[in-house]
This record gives sequence, C-alpha cells and structure tokens, in this order.
Amino acid sequence: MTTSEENYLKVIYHLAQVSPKGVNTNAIAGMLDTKASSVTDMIKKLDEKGLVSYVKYQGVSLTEKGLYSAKMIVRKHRLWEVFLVEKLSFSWDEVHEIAEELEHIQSEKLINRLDTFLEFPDFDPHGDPIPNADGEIKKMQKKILSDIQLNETVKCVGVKDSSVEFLQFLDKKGISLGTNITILEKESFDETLKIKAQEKTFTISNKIANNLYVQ
Amino acid sequence: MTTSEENYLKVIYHLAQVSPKGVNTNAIAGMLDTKASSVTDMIKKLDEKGLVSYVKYQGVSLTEKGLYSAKMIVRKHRLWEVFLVEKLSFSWDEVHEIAEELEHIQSEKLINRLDTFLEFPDFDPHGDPIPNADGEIKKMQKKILSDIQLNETVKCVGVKDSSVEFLQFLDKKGISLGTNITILEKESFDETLKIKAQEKTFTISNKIANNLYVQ
DNA sequence: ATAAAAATTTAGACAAAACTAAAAATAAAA
DNA sequence: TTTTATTTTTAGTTTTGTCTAAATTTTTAT
Repeated sequence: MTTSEENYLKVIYHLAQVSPKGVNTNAIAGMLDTKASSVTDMIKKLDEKGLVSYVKYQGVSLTEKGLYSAKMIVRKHRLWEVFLVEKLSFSWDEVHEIAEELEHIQSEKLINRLDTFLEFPDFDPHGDPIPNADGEIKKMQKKILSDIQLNETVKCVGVKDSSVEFLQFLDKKGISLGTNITILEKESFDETLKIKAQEKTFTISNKIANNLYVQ
Repeated sequence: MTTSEENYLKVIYHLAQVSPKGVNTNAIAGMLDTKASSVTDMIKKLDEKGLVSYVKYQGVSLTEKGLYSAKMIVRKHRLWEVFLVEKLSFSWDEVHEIAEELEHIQSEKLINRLDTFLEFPDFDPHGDPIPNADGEIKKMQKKILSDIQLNETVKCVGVKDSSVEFLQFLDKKGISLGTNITILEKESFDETLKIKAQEKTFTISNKIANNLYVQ
C-alpha cells in the first residue's frame, strides 16, 4: 500500500465516523487538500483493491478489509504520538505533523514492539483512543465541556479539535489532559463560561467549550 | 528532498568511501537495484540542485552540501538502528530494513531528540559510526580479524558486511559486539582460522575473518 | 592504432498521482 | 416540475521516477 492510498483510507475512516452512510468526494478532497477529480481516481483504485466499496455518485465506504487497514494506520499514528510525547518530550501540539510521516512506516513487528515499549497505552496525547493490534478500540465515556452543569468540577480527558492553535491556547491557559475544571458561571446570552482551572479563573468562549472533552 | 533523492545521495556517499575520485553510474545502479539510465537522470537532477558535481562520462561526487545531507541521512539511519536494538529489543540483523524507511522521516528536531534519548551513541549496532548533528564522525581504530597475530586476543567491535546472513551466522557462533576472540591457529594454505570465542573453539573461513572488525 | 567491449547517455515511453476544463448526474429551488 | 446550482465524473495533461532500446563515449585488447 502506498502512502497516498493510506492517507485516503485514513481520511475516509475519519469522515465515516460522522457520515457512516457513504463519504462524499468533496469532503475527502477537502481533508486531503486535493481536487475532487483526483479523489475519484483514487477511490476507483481502492475499490478495485477491495478496500472501499464505491458506487458512482453515491459516495464511498470502507470494506471490512479497508476498515482494518485504516485502524492500523490510526494505531500507528497515535502510538508514535505517545512515543514522541512520553519518550522524546515533545508537546502535544508538535506531534501530529511528525506522526503523519511515521504512520506510514510498514513493519508490523515495529509497531507492536513500540506498543509494548510504551506499555500498551489506550489513549494518545490528545485523548483519542488507540486501536489495539486486532483493531479494537476502547471507548472512553466523555462529555463536552459546554454540557456540564454550573458548579460542577470535571477533568479534561481530551480535545475534539487538535489543531496547533487550539492546543497552544490550552497550554497558555494551563489546561492539559487531567486538568480539573470547575464551571463558575454560564452566560446564557453567548454561551460563554467562566471557569476555574489550575487555581486561575477566566472566561472561555463557547467555541472553546465545545472542543474540550471532560469527565 | 524526496526519498528517492535521499537514497541516491546515501549510495553515492557510501560508494565514495571506496572510490573517492568519482563514483560511476553502474555502481550506483547496482546498489539501488535500478538501471544506469535512471541513474543518469537522477544525477542530473542532483547536480542542478547543487548536491553533486557531475561531468558527463566522468562519474559523480558529492558537493559539500550533498555530503552534509548524506551524512544526515546516515545519522538518522544509524540512530534509528540504535533505538530499535536498545529500546525495542530488535536483533542486529533485523534493523537495517526498518531503518531504511525511518531514515527518511524529515524532522530535524525529532532526530536530535532521539539522539538525546539514546544518550548520544557514537556507534550503531553493527559498530558503524554515527555522525553528530554537525556531520562529524568519530573514527574508531580497528583492524580486520584476518590481520591479527597468532595467540592474540581481540574484541569484536564491528562488522564490515552487515547482511542478514552474516549477522545470523555470527549469532549462531555466539559472536556479537564486545565478544572476545582468540586466534588459536592460522592455516596458511586457505587462510582459515581456528579461534576461541565464548568458551567455544571453532574454525572460520577467511571470508568470515575479513568481515570482522576487532580491536 | 584500430577494433572490440564496456560503460554511459539520449530518446521515447510508461505508471502513479496529481491537475484543469468540460461533461454528466444529482440535489435544491423556483 | 422545470430550472438552477452543486457535486461528481470523464478526458486529456503534467510531473516524478522509472524503463527499454538505440546512440555515443570511454576503456580495453589485439
């Protein structure tokens, strides 16, 4: 499997979480920063290889084989992210880009040894679950910060948006995985929240609160 | 720089160690398992990029820029090999193939962090030197086992041939880096050596003795 | 010194993965 | 239900890195 094919599978996998009944061409093109026509070409190729099932104009979905392959790529990506943060002291906003390259290293033995070395982590540095060697994924029960009641205290367990900008914003506010957050005020007009985290009190927008997973 | 370009640079670097006054097309083709005509094409491209200097029919050599790039690729390859052996418990005959992929991961920060994590090793699992971040290489003084005198005891510090077959042969005999070897007999007719290693006595051919570095 | 052999380069072609522009199919709106 | 807009696909090109076959240069041998 080429790097390009792997990237397509991975993107289809992620998009299928949101739209399980067929991922559309334009969405894939958007994620891969490519053109719809290129997507059509590649999808045909993946269909021939039995990795996706594709009906013209009807969108695309992963076959069982394709789903497993996609999960293995995600597994590799997330395990490498753990390695980068835990062993090489990278911060959580630096690891995605590097893992995008590392996820394409082939050796299955390598990734399983890495898994052992890291002591079989269940979640990556952004709180996303790591599929095991069989493709099984541990679901974490989590809520979005905006759905938490006034005066409740919750623990940050993940981020929905893991862009560099968002992660660096959280760093600036002292919020990382495991940080306790208390809801002090809820402004119903603009959904702004006044919260306390790391002994500091400050206000966050609804956009921020929508992208924080808590427990 | 593409993976393909990097592979050419690396091969030119290795071949230049043996023939410093111009590496020839066919040799490169042989190492890369490709055709001479492809090599010519790529060499022209590398020449235009200022990585090699090339005169038609006269062979190719690395420019300063190309030499540095090549050393950085070798650095990455060998550091990853150390990682695989030291941290992921791979054996020395398994790591080359995987490192061939890992050496193309771009991030300079990654490789320097890895270097730190591994505590700045000077040599890889085959005894080959690891260039530092400036491209400097620590030379190890070493001899070939065939040049050692009768009754001397030496320590294995590297292998000239690091093919899977040779390394597995050494494993079978219990020889690894650091193993002490004593020359018990030298058969002048066929250059065969009777040696003692790991409390066992056995005979090795001249071909074997020529591929073992000792100190 | 010339002929034969070997090495190298050129020319033209191909596959993968992308692109542009145009055509076709589907979805949305009047 | 047409018409319009959007999405998707097709057709034809481009780039990268490779190939084969033919031409050229260099080296070796007679």
